[in-house]
Amino acid sequence: MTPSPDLVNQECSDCPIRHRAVCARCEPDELTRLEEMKFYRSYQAGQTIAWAGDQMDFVASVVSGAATLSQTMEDGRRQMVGLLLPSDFVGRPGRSGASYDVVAVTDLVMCCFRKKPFERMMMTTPHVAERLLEMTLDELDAAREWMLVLGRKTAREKIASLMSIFAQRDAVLGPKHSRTVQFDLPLTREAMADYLGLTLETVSRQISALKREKVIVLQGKRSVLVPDIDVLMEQAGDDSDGGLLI
Amino acid sequence: MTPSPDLVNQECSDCPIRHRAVCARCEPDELTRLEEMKFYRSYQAGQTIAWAGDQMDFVASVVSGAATLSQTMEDGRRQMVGLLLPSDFVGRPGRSGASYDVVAVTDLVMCCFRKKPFERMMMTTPHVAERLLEMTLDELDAAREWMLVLGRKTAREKIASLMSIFAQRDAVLGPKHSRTVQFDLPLTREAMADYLGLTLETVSRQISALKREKVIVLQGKRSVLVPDIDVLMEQAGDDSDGGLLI
DNA sequence: TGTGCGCCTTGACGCAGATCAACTTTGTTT
DNA sequence: AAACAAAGTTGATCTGCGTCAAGGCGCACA
Repeated sequence: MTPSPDLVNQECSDCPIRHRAVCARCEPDELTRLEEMKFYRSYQAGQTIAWAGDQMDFVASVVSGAATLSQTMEDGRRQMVGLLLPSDFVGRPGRSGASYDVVAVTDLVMCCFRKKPFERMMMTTPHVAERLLEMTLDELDAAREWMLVLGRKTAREKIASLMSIFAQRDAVLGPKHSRTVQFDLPLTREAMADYLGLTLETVSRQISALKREKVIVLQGKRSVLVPDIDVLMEQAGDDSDGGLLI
Repeated sequence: MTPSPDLVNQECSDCPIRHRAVCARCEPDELTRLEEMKFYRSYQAGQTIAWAGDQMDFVASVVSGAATLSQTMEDGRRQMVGLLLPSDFVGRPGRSGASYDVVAVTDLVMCCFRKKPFERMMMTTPHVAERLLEMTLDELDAAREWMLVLGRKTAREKIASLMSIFAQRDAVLGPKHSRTVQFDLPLTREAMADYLGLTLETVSRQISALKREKVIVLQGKRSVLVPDIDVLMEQAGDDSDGGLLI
Protein backbone atom coordinates (compact mmCIF):
# COMPACT_ATOMS: atom_id res chain seq x y z
CA MET A 1 0.00 0.00 0.00
CA THR A 2 2.94 2.34 0.59
CA PRO A 3 5.39 1.65 -2.17
CA SER A 4 8.84 3.06 -1.60
CA PRO A 5 9.95 4.73 -4.84
CA ASP A 6 13.61 4.41 -3.96
CA LEU A 7 14.88 3.11 -7.28
CA VAL A 8 16.66 5.27 -9.78
CA ASN A 9 15.21 4.96 -13.22
CA GLN A 10 16.81 2.19 -15.14
CA GLU A 11 17.52 1.81 -18.83
CA CYS A 12 15.46 -0.84 -20.58
CA SER A 13 18.53 -1.84 -22.55
CA ASP A 14 20.26 -3.31 -19.52
CA CYS A 15 17.11 -4.56 -17.78
CA PRO A 16 17.49 -8.11 -16.44
CA ILE A 17 14.09 -9.18 -17.81
CA ARG A 18 14.39 -7.37 -21.13
CA HIS A 19 14.22 -10.51 -23.28
CA ARG A 20 11.54 -12.43 -21.40
CA ALA A 21 8.97 -9.86 -20.26
CA VAL A 22 6.03 -8.37 -22.11
CA CYS A 23 8.47 -6.04 -23.89
CA ALA A 24 10.61 -8.88 -25.23
CA ARG A 25 9.64 -8.40 -28.87
CA CYS A 26 9.81 -4.62 -28.92
CA GLU A 27 11.99 -2.75 -31.39
CA PRO A 28 14.22 0.03 -30.08
CA ASP A 29 11.72 2.75 -30.97
CA GLU A 30 8.90 0.87 -29.24
CA LEU A 31 11.10 0.44 -26.22
CA THR A 32 11.58 4.18 -26.14
CA ARG A 33 7.82 4.69 -26.02
CA LEU A 34 7.55 2.19 -23.17
CA GLU A 35 10.46 3.81 -21.39
CA GLU A 36 8.54 7.08 -21.33
CA MET A 37 5.50 5.62 -19.61
CA LYS A 38 7.17 3.29 -17.16
CA PHE A 39 8.05 3.74 -13.50
CA TYR A 40 9.45 1.43 -10.83
CA ARG A 41 7.92 0.44 -7.53
CA SER A 42 9.43 -1.50 -4.67
CA TYR A 43 7.59 -3.52 -2.07
CA GLN A 44 8.78 -5.24 1.07
CA ALA A 45 8.35 -8.92 1.82
CA GLY A 46 4.86 -9.46 3.19
CA GLN A 47 3.43 -6.27 1.77
CA THR A 48 0.06 -6.43 0.02
CA ILE A 49 0.19 -4.86 -3.43
CA ALA A 50 -3.56 -5.04 -4.09
CA TRP A 51 -6.68 -6.68 -2.69
CA ALA A 52 -9.09 -8.44 -5.02
CA GLY A 53 -11.51 -5.82 -6.33
CA ASP A 54 -9.20 -2.86 -5.69
CA GLN A 55 -8.85 -0.32 -8.39
CA MET A 56 -5.51 -0.91 -10.17
CA ASP A 57 -4.38 1.98 -12.32
CA PHE A 58 -1.32 0.18 -13.64
CA VAL A 59 -0.10 -3.10 -15.08
CA ALA A 60 3.44 -4.28 -14.40
CA SER A 61 6.25 -6.74 -14.89
CA VAL A 62 8.04 -8.34 -11.97
CA VAL A 63 11.70 -7.29 -12.20
CA SER A 64 13.04 -9.07 -9.13
CA GLY A 65 11.58 -10.98 -6.18
CA ALA A 66 8.37 -12.99 -6.02
CA ALA A 67 4.67 -12.27 -5.54
CA THR A 68 1.57 -14.41 -5.18
CA LEU A 69 -1.93 -14.20 -6.57
CA SER A 70 -4.57 -15.68 -4.28
CA GLN A 71 -8.29 -15.97 -3.70
CA THR A 72 -9.96 -16.02 -0.29
CA MET A 73 -13.36 -17.41 0.67
CA GLU A 74 -15.57 -15.68 3.20
CA ASP A 75 -14.63 -18.13 5.94
CA GLY A 76 -10.92 -17.56 5.36
CA ARG A 77 -9.98 -20.54 3.23
CA ARG A 78 -7.34 -19.37 0.81
CA GLN A 79 -6.03 -20.72 -2.48
CA MET A 80 -3.02 -19.37 -4.27
CA VAL A 81 -3.70 -19.23 -8.01
CA GLY A 82 -0.44 -17.86 -9.31
CA LEU A 83 3.19 -17.40 -8.38
CA LEU A 84 4.79 -14.40 -10.06
CA LEU A 85 8.51 -14.51 -10.67
CA PRO A 86 10.82 -12.14 -12.57
CA SER A 87 9.47 -11.28 -16.05
CA ASP A 88 5.90 -12.33 -15.17
CA PHE A 89 3.12 -9.88 -15.93
CA VAL A 90 0.58 -8.50 -13.44
CA GLY A 91 -2.78 -7.02 -14.27
CA ARG A 92 -5.32 -7.37 -17.03
CA PRO A 93 -5.58 -4.81 -19.78
CA GLY A 94 -9.20 -3.79 -20.18
CA ARG A 95 -10.17 -4.47 -16.60
CA SER A 96 -9.97 -1.83 -13.91
CA GLY A 97 -10.06 -3.92 -10.72
CA ALA A 98 -7.58 -6.48 -9.44
CA SER A 99 -9.02 -9.98 -9.83
CA TYR A 100 -7.00 -11.49 -6.98
CA ASP A 101 -5.08 -10.53 -3.88
CA VAL A 102 -1.53 -9.69 -4.93
CA VAL A 103 1.12 -10.05 -2.19
CA ALA A 104 4.89 -9.62 -2.28
CA VAL A 105 6.43 -12.71 -0.66
CA THR A 106 9.97 -11.44 -0.91
CA ASP A 107 11.27 -7.93 -1.42
CA LEU A 108 10.03 -7.06 -4.84
CA VAL A 109 10.64 -4.59 -7.66
CA MET A 110 8.06 -4.06 -10.37
CA CYS A 111 8.26 -2.16 -13.63
CA CYS A 112 4.87 -0.47 -13.90
CA PHE A 113 2.97 1.07 -16.80
CA ARG A 114 -0.07 3.25 -16.30
CA LYS A 115 -2.98 1.32 -17.69
CA LYS A 116 -4.37 3.83 -20.18
CA PRO A 117 -1.14 4.54 -22.08
CA PHE A 118 -0.29 0.86 -22.03
CA GLU A 119 -3.63 -0.06 -23.54
CA ARG A 120 -3.17 2.55 -26.23
CA MET A 121 0.25 1.08 -26.96
CA MET A 122 -1.27 -2.39 -27.26
CA MET A 123 -3.71 -1.16 -29.86
CA THR A 124 -1.03 0.43 -32.00
CA THR A 125 1.95 -1.93 -31.77
CA PRO A 126 1.38 -5.64 -32.35
CA HIS A 127 4.64 -6.69 -30.66
CA VAL A 128 3.37 -6.03 -27.17
CA ALA A 129 0.01 -7.74 -27.72
CA GLU A 130 1.67 -10.69 -29.42
CA ARG A 131 4.04 -11.27 -26.56
CA LEU A 132 1.27 -10.84 -24.01
CA LEU A 133 -0.81 -13.46 -25.81
CA GLU A 134 2.10 -15.87 -25.75
CA MET A 135 2.71 -15.26 -22.05
CA THR A 136 -1.00 -15.65 -21.26
CA LEU A 137 -1.14 -18.97 -23.11
CA ASP A 138 1.86 -20.15 -21.06
CA GLU A 139 0.11 -19.04 -17.87
CA LEU A 140 -2.99 -20.95 -18.89
CA ASP A 141 -0.94 -24.10 -19.45
CA ALA A 142 0.66 -23.65 -16.05
CA ALA A 143 -2.74 -23.16 -14.40
CA ARG A 144 -4.04 -26.35 -16.01
CA GLU A 145 -0.96 -28.25 -14.97
CA TRP A 146 -1.66 -27.04 -11.46
CA MET A 147 -5.27 -28.24 -11.65
CA LEU A 148 -3.92 -31.78 -11.97
CA VAL A 149 -1.75 -31.24 -8.92
CA LEU A 150 -4.64 -29.86 -6.86
CA GLY A 151 -7.27 -32.34 -8.00
CA ARG A 152 -5.45 -35.64 -8.20
CA LYS A 153 -2.09 -35.70 -6.46
CA THR A 154 -1.34 -36.90 -2.93
CA ALA A 155 0.23 -34.59 -0.35
CA ARG A 156 3.66 -36.09 -0.96
CA GLU A 157 3.31 -35.72 -4.72
CA LYS A 158 2.15 -32.14 -4.28
CA ILE A 159 5.24 -31.21 -2.28
CA ALA A 160 7.51 -32.99 -4.74
CA SER A 161 5.77 -31.19 -7.63
CA LEU A 162 6.36 -27.81 -6.02
CA MET A 163 10.00 -28.61 -5.31
CA SER A 164 10.42 -29.75 -8.93
CA ILE A 165 9.10 -26.44 -10.17
CA PHE A 166 11.57 -24.51 -8.07
CA ALA A 167 14.36 -26.90 -8.97
CA GLN A 168 13.77 -26.49 -12.69
CA ARG A 169 13.38 -22.74 -12.48
CA ASP A 170 15.87 -21.50 -9.92
CA ALA A 171 18.39 -24.22 -10.54
CA VAL A 172 21.92 -22.99 -9.91
CA LEU A 173 23.50 -25.56 -12.16
CA GLY A 174 26.99 -26.52 -11.17
CA PRO A 175 28.35 -28.86 -13.79
CA LYS A 176 25.99 -28.84 -16.79
CA HIS A 177 23.46 -31.62 -17.02
CA SER A 178 24.13 -32.39 -13.38
CA ARG A 179 21.24 -34.12 -11.68
CA THR A 180 22.14 -32.28 -8.48
CA VAL A 181 20.32 -29.00 -7.95
CA GLN A 182 20.25 -26.41 -5.17
CA PHE A 183 17.76 -23.59 -4.59
CA ASP A 184 16.12 -21.45 -1.92
CA LEU A 185 12.43 -21.76 -1.16
CA PRO A 186 10.80 -18.38 -1.75
CA LEU A 187 7.69 -19.37 0.24
CA THR A 188 6.84 -20.01 3.87
CA ARG A 189 5.24 -23.33 4.82
CA GLU A 190 1.91 -21.55 5.05
CA ALA A 191 2.24 -20.08 1.55
CA MET A 192 3.16 -23.51 0.21
CA ALA A 193 0.06 -24.90 1.88
CA ASP A 194 -2.05 -22.21 0.22
CA TYR A 195 -0.55 -23.07 -3.12
CA LEU A 196 -0.97 -26.83 -2.74
CA GLY A 197 -4.41 -26.97 -1.14
CA LEU A 198 -3.01 -28.45 2.09
CA THR A 199 -2.57 -27.38 5.70
CA LEU A 200 0.77 -26.09 6.84
CA GLU A 201 1.14 -29.06 9.19
CA THR A 202 0.83 -31.50 6.33
CA VAL A 203 3.37 -29.49 4.32
CA SER A 204 5.80 -29.65 7.20
CA ARG A 205 5.30 -33.38 7.68
CA GLN A 206 5.77 -34.21 4.02
CA ILE A 207 8.90 -32.10 3.76
CA SER A 208 10.25 -33.95 6.78
CA ALA A 209 9.39 -37.25 5.14
CA LEU A 210 11.20 -36.36 1.90
CA LYS A 211 14.17 -35.25 3.98
CA ARG A 212 14.13 -38.46 6.02
CA GLU A 213 14.17 -40.47 2.80
CA LYS A 214 17.01 -38.40 1.33
CA VAL A 215 15.02 -37.18 -1.65
CA ILE A 216 15.96 -33.68 -0.50
CA VAL A 217 18.53 -32.30 1.94
CA LEU A 218 17.69 -29.18 3.94
CA GLN A 219 20.31 -26.63 4.94
CA GLY A 220 18.38 -24.43 7.31
CA LYS A 221 14.63 -24.09 6.67
CA ARG A 222 14.76 -22.47 3.29
CA SER A 223 17.74 -23.85 1.40
CA VAL A 224 17.10 -27.12 -0.42
CA LEU A 225 19.59 -29.47 -2.03
CA VAL A 226 18.22 -32.06 -4.44
CA PRO A 227 20.77 -34.88 -4.85
CA ASP A 228 18.97 -36.30 -7.91
CA ILE A 229 16.32 -34.31 -9.74
CA ASP A 230 15.01 -37.45 -11.49
CA VAL A 231 14.22 -39.07 -8.14
CA LEU A 232 12.35 -35.94 -7.09
CA MET A 233 10.31 -35.85 -10.29
CA GLU A 234 9.45 -39.48 -9.90
CA GLN A 235 8.09 -38.68 -6.43
CA ALA A 236 6.00 -35.94 -8.04
CA GLY A 237 4.21 -38.53 -10.14
CA ASP A 238 5.33 -36.93 -13.41
CA ASP A 239 6.72 -38.79 -16.37
CA SER A 240 10.40 -39.24 -15.62
CA ASP A 241 11.34 -37.25 -18.72
CA GLY A 242 9.61 -34.17 -17.39
CA GLY A 243 7.03 -34.21 -20.13
CA LEU A 244 8.06 -30.86 -21.56
CA LEU A 245 6.59 -29.96 -24.92
CA ILE A 246 8.55 -27.47 -26.97
CA MET B 1 -10.35 -40.02 -35.23
CA THR B 2 -12.85 -40.56 -38.04
CA PRO B 3 -14.66 -37.27 -38.40
CA SER B 4 -17.77 -37.40 -40.52
CA PRO B 5 -17.70 -34.42 -42.87
CA ASP B 6 -21.42 -34.46 -43.32
CA LEU B 7 -22.09 -30.76 -42.90
CA VAL B 8 -22.72 -28.46 -45.80
CA ASN B 9 -20.55 -25.40 -45.68
CA GLN B 10 -22.18 -22.67 -43.73
CA GLU B 11 -22.04 -18.92 -44.16
CA CYS B 12 -20.17 -17.11 -41.40
CA SER B 13 -22.82 -14.40 -41.51
CA ASP B 14 -25.49 -16.64 -40.03
CA CYS B 15 -23.17 -18.67 -37.79
CA PRO B 16 -24.58 -19.11 -34.27
CA ILE B 17 -21.24 -18.25 -32.64
CA ARG B 18 -20.34 -15.41 -34.98
CA HIS B 19 -20.32 -12.72 -32.29
CA ARG B 20 -18.62 -14.65 -29.49
CA ALA B 21 -15.94 -16.79 -31.12
CA VAL B 22 -12.40 -15.94 -32.14
CA CYS B 23 -13.81 -14.24 -35.27
CA ALA B 24 -16.09 -11.92 -33.28
CA ARG B 25 -14.18 -8.73 -34.08
CA CYS B 26 -13.57 -9.45 -37.74
CA GLU B 27 -14.64 -7.04 -40.46
CA PRO B 28 -16.53 -8.43 -43.47
CA ASP B 29 -13.38 -8.67 -45.60
CA GLU B 30 -11.49 -10.48 -42.82
CA LEU B 31 -14.42 -12.84 -42.47
CA THR B 32 -14.14 -13.62 -46.15
CA ARG B 33 -10.51 -14.59 -45.69
CA LEU B 34 -11.44 -16.85 -42.79
CA GLU B 35 -14.30 -18.31 -44.75
CA GLU B 36 -11.84 -19.45 -47.41
CA MET B 37 -9.67 -21.39 -44.98
CA LYS B 38 -12.33 -22.90 -42.78
CA PHE B 39 -13.96 -26.33 -42.82
CA TYR B 40 -16.40 -28.11 -40.53
CA ARG B 41 -15.96 -31.38 -38.68
CA SER B 42 -18.48 -33.41 -36.71
CA TYR B 43 -17.78 -35.83 -33.91
CA GLN B 44 -20.01 -38.24 -32.06
CA ALA B 45 -20.52 -38.26 -28.32
CA GLY B 46 -17.64 -40.15 -26.72
CA GLN B 47 -15.31 -39.75 -29.66
CA THR B 48 -11.71 -38.71 -28.98
CA ILE B 49 -10.69 -35.72 -31.07
CA ALA B 50 -7.01 -35.79 -30.11
CA TRP B 51 -4.71 -37.40 -27.56
CA ALA B 52 -2.20 -35.28 -25.68
CA GLY B 53 0.93 -35.07 -27.81
CA ASP B 54 -0.81 -35.85 -31.10
CA GLN B 55 0.01 -33.73 -34.06
CA MET B 56 -2.84 -31.22 -34.57
CA ASP B 57 -2.82 -29.54 -37.93
CA PHE B 58 -5.76 -27.30 -37.18
CA VAL B 59 -7.23 -24.98 -34.58
CA ALA B 60 -10.99 -24.70 -34.17
CA SER B 61 -14.03 -23.13 -32.58
CA VAL B 62 -16.77 -25.24 -31.02
CA VAL B 63 -19.97 -24.52 -32.94
CA SER B 64 -22.34 -26.80 -31.07
CA GLY B 65 -22.06 -29.51 -28.42
CA ALA B 66 -19.46 -29.89 -25.68
CA ALA B 67 -15.93 -31.24 -25.39
CA THR B 68 -13.50 -31.76 -22.54
CA LEU B 69 -9.77 -31.16 -22.12
CA SER B 70 -8.10 -33.55 -19.71
CA GLN B 71 -4.77 -34.81 -18.46
CA THR B 72 -4.00 -38.37 -17.45
CA MET B 73 -1.25 -39.63 -15.15
CA GLU B 74 0.60 -42.86 -15.88
CA ASP B 75 -1.40 -44.77 -13.30
CA GLY B 76 -4.69 -43.63 -14.82
CA ARG B 77 -5.67 -40.78 -12.51
CA ARG B 78 -7.41 -38.19 -14.67
CA GLN B 79 -8.14 -34.50 -14.24
CA MET B 80 -10.32 -32.49 -16.55
CA VAL B 81 -8.77 -29.06 -17.12
CA GLY B 82 -11.30 -27.47 -19.41
CA LEU B 83 -14.86 -27.75 -20.57
CA LEU B 84 -15.37 -26.45 -24.10
CA LEU B 85 -18.77 -25.08 -25.02
CA PRO B 86 -20.02 -23.31 -28.16
CA SER B 87 -17.72 -20.43 -29.22
CA ASP B 88 -14.76 -21.77 -27.20
CA PHE B 89 -11.45 -22.10 -29.00
CA VAL B 90 -9.35 -25.28 -29.28
CA GLY B 91 -5.66 -25.47 -30.02
CA ARG B 92 -2.67 -23.27 -29.54
CA PRO B 93 -1.25 -21.23 -32.38
CA GLY B 94 2.49 -21.76 -32.55
CA ARG B 95 2.43 -25.25 -31.08
CA SER B 96 2.11 -28.35 -33.20
CA GLY B 97 1.00 -30.97 -30.67
CA ALA B 98 -2.19 -31.16 -28.62
CA SER B 99 -1.43 -30.32 -24.99
CA TYR B 100 -4.33 -32.35 -23.59
CA ASP B 101 -6.71 -35.13 -24.45
CA VAL B 102 -9.67 -33.62 -26.28
CA VAL B 103 -12.91 -35.62 -26.13
CA ALA B 104 -16.38 -34.89 -27.45
CA VAL B 105 -18.85 -35.47 -24.60
CA THR B 106 -21.91 -34.79 -26.73
CA ASP B 107 -22.32 -34.77 -30.47
CA LEU B 108 -20.13 -31.93 -31.57
CA VAL B 109 -19.53 -29.64 -34.54
CA MET B 110 -16.33 -27.67 -34.86
CA CYS B 111 -15.32 -24.92 -37.25
CA CYS B 112 -11.70 -25.69 -38.09
CA PHE B 113 -8.88 -23.63 -39.58
CA ARG B 114 -5.68 -25.16 -40.84
CA LYS B 115 -2.96 -24.00 -38.52
CA LYS B 116 -0.53 -22.44 -40.95
CA PRO B 117 -3.00 -20.12 -42.74
CA PHE B 118 -4.58 -19.22 -39.42
CA GLU B 119 -1.21 -18.25 -37.97
CA ARG B 120 -0.48 -16.14 -41.02
CA MET B 121 -3.83 -14.44 -40.57
CA MET B 122 -3.02 -13.73 -36.91
CA MET B 123 0.19 -11.98 -37.91
CA THR B 124 -1.52 -9.74 -40.43
CA THR B 125 -4.86 -8.86 -38.86
CA PRO B 126 -4.94 -7.64 -35.28
CA HIS B 127 -8.64 -8.38 -34.79
CA VAL B 128 -8.16 -12.13 -34.55
CA ALA B 129 -5.19 -11.89 -32.21
CA GLU B 130 -6.96 -9.30 -30.04
CA ARG B 131 -10.01 -11.46 -29.61
CA LEU B 132 -7.91 -14.53 -28.93
CA LEU B 133 -6.03 -12.67 -26.21
CA GLU B 134 -9.29 -11.64 -24.61
CA MET B 135 -10.64 -15.19 -24.73
CA THR B 136 -7.40 -16.60 -23.35
CA LEU B 137 -7.49 -14.16 -20.44
CA ASP B 138 -11.05 -15.27 -19.70
CA GLU B 139 -9.97 -18.92 -19.82
CA LEU B 140 -7.15 -18.13 -17.42
CA ASP B 141 -9.58 -16.54 -14.99
CA ALA B 142 -11.84 -19.58 -15.25
CA ALA B 143 -8.91 -21.93 -14.63
CA ARG B 144 -7.92 -19.96 -11.55
CA GLU B 145 -11.47 -19.96 -10.28
CA TRP B 146 -11.40 -23.72 -10.68
CA MET B 147 -8.14 -23.97 -8.72
CA LEU B 148 -10.05 -22.65 -5.70
CA VAL B 149 -12.72 -25.28 -6.23
CA LEU B 150 -10.17 -28.09 -6.52
CA GLY B 151 -7.88 -26.97 -3.73
CA ARG B 152 -10.19 -25.75 -1.03
CA LYS B 153 -13.82 -26.75 -1.45
CA THR B 154 -15.58 -29.75 0.09
CA ALA B 155 -17.22 -32.42 -2.06
CA ARG B 156 -20.64 -30.85 -1.50
CA GLU B 157 -19.38 -27.38 -2.41
CA LYS B 158 -17.69 -28.78 -5.50
CA ILE B 159 -20.93 -30.33 -6.77
CA ALA B 160 -22.86 -27.15 -6.01
CA SER B 161 -20.18 -25.11 -7.81
CA LEU B 162 -20.49 -27.25 -10.92
CA MET B 163 -24.27 -27.06 -10.86
CA SER B 164 -24.04 -23.28 -10.48
CA ILE B 165 -21.87 -23.03 -13.57
CA PHE B 166 -24.35 -25.01 -15.63
CA ALA B 167 -27.26 -23.11 -14.14
CA GLN B 168 -25.76 -19.73 -15.01
CA ARG B 169 -24.73 -20.83 -18.49
CA ASP B 170 -27.44 -23.10 -19.82
CA ALA B 171 -30.24 -21.47 -17.90
CA VAL B 172 -33.49 -21.64 -19.84
CA LEU B 173 -34.93 -18.66 -18.07
CA GLY B 174 -38.66 -18.74 -17.81
CA PRO B 175 -39.81 -15.43 -16.33
CA LYS B 176 -36.85 -13.05 -16.32
CA HIS B 177 -34.93 -12.70 -13.09
CA SER B 178 -36.58 -15.86 -11.88
CA ARG B 179 -34.58 -17.65 -9.25
CA THR B 180 -35.79 -20.95 -10.67
CA VAL B 181 -33.56 -22.50 -13.31
CA GLN B 182 -33.65 -25.72 -15.32
CA PHE B 183 -30.88 -27.37 -17.35
CA ASP B 184 -29.53 -30.70 -18.58
CA LEU B 185 -26.23 -32.06 -17.31
CA PRO B 186 -23.91 -32.51 -20.30
CA LEU B 187 -21.59 -34.80 -18.29
CA THR B 188 -21.76 -38.32 -16.85
CA ARG B 189 -21.09 -38.81 -13.14
CA GLU B 190 -17.62 -40.04 -14.03
CA ALA B 191 -16.84 -36.94 -16.11
CA MET B 192 -18.07 -34.74 -13.26
CA ALA B 193 -15.75 -36.65 -10.93
CA ASP B 194 -12.84 -36.02 -13.30
CA TYR B 195 -13.66 -32.34 -13.38
CA LEU B 196 -14.05 -31.98 -9.63
CA GLY B 197 -11.18 -34.15 -8.41
CA LEU B 198 -13.54 -36.64 -6.76
CA THR B 199 -14.59 -40.26 -7.27
CA LEU B 200 -17.81 -41.00 -9.09
CA GLU B 201 -19.27 -42.55 -5.93
CA THR B 202 -18.75 -39.32 -4.02
CA VAL B 203 -20.32 -37.35 -6.87
CA SER B 204 -23.34 -39.62 -6.77
CA ARG B 205 -23.69 -39.39 -2.99
CA GLN B 206 -23.44 -35.60 -2.95
CA ILE B 207 -25.98 -35.22 -5.74
CA SER B 208 -28.31 -37.47 -3.76
CA ALA B 209 -27.73 -35.35 -0.67
CA LEU B 210 -28.54 -32.10 -2.50
CA LYS B 211 -31.65 -33.78 -3.88
CA ARG B 212 -32.69 -35.05 -0.43
CA GLU B 213 -32.36 -31.52 0.93
CA LYS B 214 -34.36 -30.02 -1.96
CA VAL B 215 -31.52 -27.81 -3.18
CA ILE B 216 -32.02 -29.48 -6.55
CA VAL B 217 -34.78 -31.62 -8.06
CA LEU B 218 -33.86 -34.36 -10.51
CA GLN B 219 -36.09 -35.36 -13.41
CA GLY B 220 -34.38 -38.50 -14.66
CA LYS B 221 -30.60 -38.70 -14.24
CA ARG B 222 -29.63 -35.75 -16.38
CA SER B 223 -32.30 -33.07 -16.08
CA VAL B 224 -31.89 -30.73 -13.12
CA LEU B 225 -34.34 -28.21 -11.70
CA VAL B 226 -32.97 -25.62 -9.30
CA PRO B 227 -35.83 -24.13 -7.26
CA ASP B 228 -33.68 -21.23 -5.98
CA ILE B 229 -30.36 -20.43 -7.59
CA ASP B 230 -29.30 -18.34 -4.59
CA VAL B 231 -29.62 -21.34 -2.28
CA LEU B 232 -27.49 -23.37 -4.67
CA MET B 233 -24.79 -20.70 -4.84
CA GLU B 234 -24.74 -20.47 -1.09
CA GLN B 235 -24.09 -24.22 -0.95
CA ALA B 236 -21.21 -23.66 -3.37
CA GLY B 237 -19.51 -21.42 -0.82
CA ASP B 238 -19.55 -18.43 -3.15
CA ASP B 239 -20.55 -14.93 -2.23
CA SER B 240 -24.30 -14.87 -2.58
CA ASP B 241 -24.06 -12.16 -5.24
CA GLY B 242 -22.10 -14.45 -7.50
CA GLY B 243 -19.02 -12.31 -7.27
CA LEU B 244 -18.95 -11.46 -10.97
CA LEU B 245 -16.61 -8.69 -12.01
CA ILE B 246 -17.48 -6.91 -15.22
C1' DT C 1 -38.81 -61.97 -22.69
C1' DG C 2 -34.53 -62.54 -21.47
C1' DT C 3 -29.66 -61.20 -21.27
C1' DG C 4 -26.02 -58.17 -21.28
C1' DC C 5 -24.09 -53.67 -20.72
C1' DG C 6 -23.57 -48.76 -19.45
C1' DC C 7 -24.55 -45.81 -16.01
C1' DC C 8 -25.87 -44.89 -11.53
C1' DT C 9 -26.84 -45.62 -6.43
C1' DT C 10 -26.01 -47.20 -1.86
C1' DG C 11 -23.61 -49.47 2.04
C1' DA C 12 -19.50 -50.86 4.95
C1' DC C 13 -15.04 -49.88 6.06
C1' DG C 14 -10.33 -47.76 6.10
C1' DC C 15 -7.02 -44.22 5.59
C1' DA C 16 -4.86 -39.72 4.15
C1' DG C 17 -4.95 -35.53 5.59
C1' DA C 18 -7.39 -32.07 8.76
C1' DT C 19 -7.69 -30.44 13.36
C1' DC C 20 -6.15 -29.40 17.91
C1' DA C 21 -2.36 -28.80 20.79
C1' DA C 22 2.30 -28.62 22.68
C1' DC C 23 6.79 -27.51 21.85
C1' DT C 24 11.29 -25.97 19.33
C1' DT C 25 14.00 -22.95 16.57
C1' DT C 26 15.22 -18.61 14.71
C1' DG C 27 15.44 -13.95 14.47
C1' DT C 28 14.28 -9.24 16.41
C1' DT C 29 13.85 -5.80 19.92
C1' DT C 30 15.34 -3.65 23.89
C1' DA D 1 21.15 -11.35 27.72
C1' DA D 2 16.33 -11.43 28.30
C1' DA D 3 11.94 -11.28 26.19
C1' DC D 4 9.10 -11.87 22.49
C1' DA D 5 7.13 -13.03 18.09
C1' DA D 6 7.12 -15.48 13.86
C1' DA D 7 7.94 -19.70 11.64
C1' DG D 8 8.36 -24.49 11.83
C1' DT D 9 8.02 -29.31 13.85
C1' DT D 10 5.81 -33.14 15.86
C1' DG D 11 2.20 -35.90 18.25
C1' DA D 12 -2.70 -37.46 19.17
C1' DT D 13 -7.08 -37.74 17.50
C1' DC D 14 -10.90 -37.12 14.29
C1' DT D 15 -13.35 -37.18 9.85
C1' DG D 16 -14.40 -36.63 4.87
C1' DC D 17 -13.71 -38.94 1.16
C1' DG D 18 -11.71 -43.04 -1.18
C1' DT D 19 -12.04 -47.96 -1.80
C1' DC D 20 -14.34 -52.15 -2.30
C1' DA D 21 -18.51 -54.47 -3.08
C1' DA D 22 -23.35 -55.37 -4.21
C1' DG D 23 -27.27 -54.21 -6.55
C1' DG D 24 -30.73 -51.17 -9.43
C1' DC D 25 -32.39 -48.96 -13.63
C1' DG D 26 -32.92 -48.20 -18.56
C1' DC D 27 -31.89 -49.64 -23.05
C1' DA D 28 -30.11 -52.33 -27.10
C1' DC D 29 -30.03 -56.64 -29.18
C1' DA D 30 -31.07 -61.64 -29.84
